[in-house]
Amino acid sequence: MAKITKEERKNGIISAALALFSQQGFYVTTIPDIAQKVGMSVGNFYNYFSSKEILAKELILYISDYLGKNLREINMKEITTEEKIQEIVSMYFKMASDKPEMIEYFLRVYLSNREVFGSDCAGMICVSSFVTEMMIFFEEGVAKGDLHNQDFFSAFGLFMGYLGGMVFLFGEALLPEPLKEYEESISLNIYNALKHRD
Amino acid sequence: MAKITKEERKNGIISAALALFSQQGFYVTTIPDIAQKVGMSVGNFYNYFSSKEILAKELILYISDYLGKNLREINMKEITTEEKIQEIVSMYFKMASDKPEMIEYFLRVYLSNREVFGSDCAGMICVSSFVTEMMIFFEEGVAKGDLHNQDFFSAFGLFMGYLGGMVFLFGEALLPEPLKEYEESISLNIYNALKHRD
Amino acid sequence: MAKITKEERKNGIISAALALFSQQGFYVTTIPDIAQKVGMSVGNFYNYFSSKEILAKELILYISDYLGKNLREINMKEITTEEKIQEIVSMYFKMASDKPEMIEYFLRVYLSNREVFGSDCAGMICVSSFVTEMMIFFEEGVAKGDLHNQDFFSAFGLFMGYLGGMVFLFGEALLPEPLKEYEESISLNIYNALKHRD
Amino acid sequence: MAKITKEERKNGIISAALALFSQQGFYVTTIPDIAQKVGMSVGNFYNYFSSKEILAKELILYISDYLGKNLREINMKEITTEEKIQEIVSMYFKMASDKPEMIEYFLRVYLSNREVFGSDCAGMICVSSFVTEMMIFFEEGVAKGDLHNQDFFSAFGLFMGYLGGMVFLFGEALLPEPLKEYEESISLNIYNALKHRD
DNA sequence: GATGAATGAGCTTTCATTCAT
DNA sequence: AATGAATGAAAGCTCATTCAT
Repeated sequence: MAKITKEERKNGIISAALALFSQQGFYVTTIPDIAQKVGMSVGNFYNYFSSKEILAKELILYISDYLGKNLREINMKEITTEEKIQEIVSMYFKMASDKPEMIEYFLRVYLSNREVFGSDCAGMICVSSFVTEMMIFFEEGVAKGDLHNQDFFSAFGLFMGYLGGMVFLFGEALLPEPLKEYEESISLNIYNALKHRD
Repeated sequence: MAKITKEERKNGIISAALALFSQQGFYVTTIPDIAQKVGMSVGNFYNYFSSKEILAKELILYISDYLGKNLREINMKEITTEEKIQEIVSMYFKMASDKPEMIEYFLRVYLSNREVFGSDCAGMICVSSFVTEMMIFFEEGVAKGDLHNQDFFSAFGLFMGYLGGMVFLFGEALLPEPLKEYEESISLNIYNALKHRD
Repeated sequence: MAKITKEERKNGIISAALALFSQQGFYVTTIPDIAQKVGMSVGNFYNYFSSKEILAKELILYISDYLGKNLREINMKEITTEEKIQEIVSMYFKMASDKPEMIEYFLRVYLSNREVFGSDCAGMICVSSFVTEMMIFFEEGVAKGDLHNQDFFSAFGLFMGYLGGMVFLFGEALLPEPLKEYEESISLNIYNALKHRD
Repeated sequence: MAKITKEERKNGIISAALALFSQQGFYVTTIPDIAQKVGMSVGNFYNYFSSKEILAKELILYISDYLGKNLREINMKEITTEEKIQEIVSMYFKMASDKPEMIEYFLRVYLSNREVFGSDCAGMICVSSFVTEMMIFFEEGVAKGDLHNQDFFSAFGLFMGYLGGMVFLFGEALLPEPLKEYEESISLNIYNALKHRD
């Protein structure tokens, strides 16, 4: 019986689209592909998202919120900055292992097909919930005297570029070990790069 | 009257395709777009590259060779490992400023549209000339006792993820300063992350 | 709490459809458009009209009846034929100003999308209440010796073509003056064209 | 053998589209319909006209030019105004008999689907070659003292509305006689309506 | 009567690729 | 080598209509 609610339908589309977009790319994935994966008609898809592009934009907001929420929790913990780095790396790699679609979508769809996201996502509009938390992390670390006071983007680029790079290598099956094995050394590398300098 | 040689024609296509693919993306760019930019007919294009995919693959080989050659020169210099890091960062950022198509193609087309490159580029086949030099750099640094002996991919991910991330931020016009300004701090961050630990 | 009767609902649909069809055209107007304008659900619409085409046919009957009734009243007046022409022109232009949907529907939907009305409206079936009155007007004028005895359609084409043409020009905002200003000269033109010839 | 030139292809599309649009209407006619009638592929159609709307606009220009050229010739003849009216009516009815697609397109597609022609054809932009000649005819008639000096649109509406109305009736097979039979009485009606008044 | 989610055929348009010249 | 008209499959999207509730 259990009737499917509108909310559930929408979530179903989000899941299916995330999986397909991240695996095959935005252009290769068709609306029929998505509809079929959800088990609905093409026409009905458009009752939930008015275009393929709008779907893509909602997905990145969804992911950014999800990442932001996780970062928020870490930011609020009463632990050292070094430990926070470890937790962020760990959370990120866990996500990359458990829900690879999300990180892959971020890296392969959002970052690489900016023409799709257009001015609606100019700058960091569509990823602000996540970037904001990274700024908070960094500023607090500096305030506490744990991190070297440098340009935020230089630090941000290191952190996210590094993690993104590793997940990429992992996604390409180039890493000899599971991601988890790298957590410690990577956290240390990051900490060494960012920590306060005497 | 200098007749255009076959080689020149091919290079013309490579330039045009690189510019278009990196600016607009692989799927948005059409063969007529490329042919028009080179000033040749669509039909003739196919005398030089037998398909759009094959063109894309030749491009990544071309870029990897170019990057590899530059790295090779740095590797052969008689300078400290720390200085080599600076030179690599400098070379990478110079390329990103002078020939942005190359780095952008690497980041936005090659890394994000793996379905295009398929098994021909599995693993690192199509970027080996460049990755190999990075391995040499790293192994020599370890051998000399300058770098911490860790998993290569962990170090590689840091290096390339970081640089890629910065170029991305730059490409999105999010950096307050020109890339060059970041060279020093980034080189130092990398060195701090990778250097030999006591 | 005045409940909305079936009749009122139906009239609501007729008004909404008339407005939308005449402004946007038959094909551009969708059933959801109409339902929304009436404030009812799409499904419920079909309880009143079993298809879009049937709605279109009922509309033209409705308009023809309305026009016919107005003509009937003029025909019954005890005035000269020349005055009747003036009254018809005046009534037509008043309608075009006050309820432009009706005339516009007639001109832009009924006359131009015959495939929609099909054999149900072949000939003048769907506009007979109006055409019949025009015939009466003409025949009485001839009988009274006021109008030249010519083929009815030749006279009808003049009368309705002329008025339709003017309303068209008006609808396109091409007339320098309000329609009313033309009543006199047009009535005279028509009378001159149709009047009894010595 | 005889290779089909680009020009011939384009004319082929114009003919086919004119026939289909005027018979079935703009929305009912599909690009595949047109392509099939010309004997070409759907894709190739777009090498000649970049959209269905642009095709529609080119058609009305084509028709307006054709009509305009015919009117021009009549305007240049050294005959009385009354004779010119006869010739215009005759030419118009001949066209409606010989190439009914043209007049039908004008009446049923152009006049009734203004949303298709949009601002590109605002006012009389797309029919100016034809309207201009009508203005010349009228002004010369007034100058010569043959026609009553009234508002141009009032006269234009009579002339074109009347003729359009007759062709409409003819197209609906409502006229008992062939169009030609009406030429004389209609010309006279028009002349009586427009002629100089004492 | 009333709802609106669901269907699916069909539309316009695009584009990699071919091939006669 | 060079041309560009031609192909046709496939994409995104729409909408009249139905039907379970």
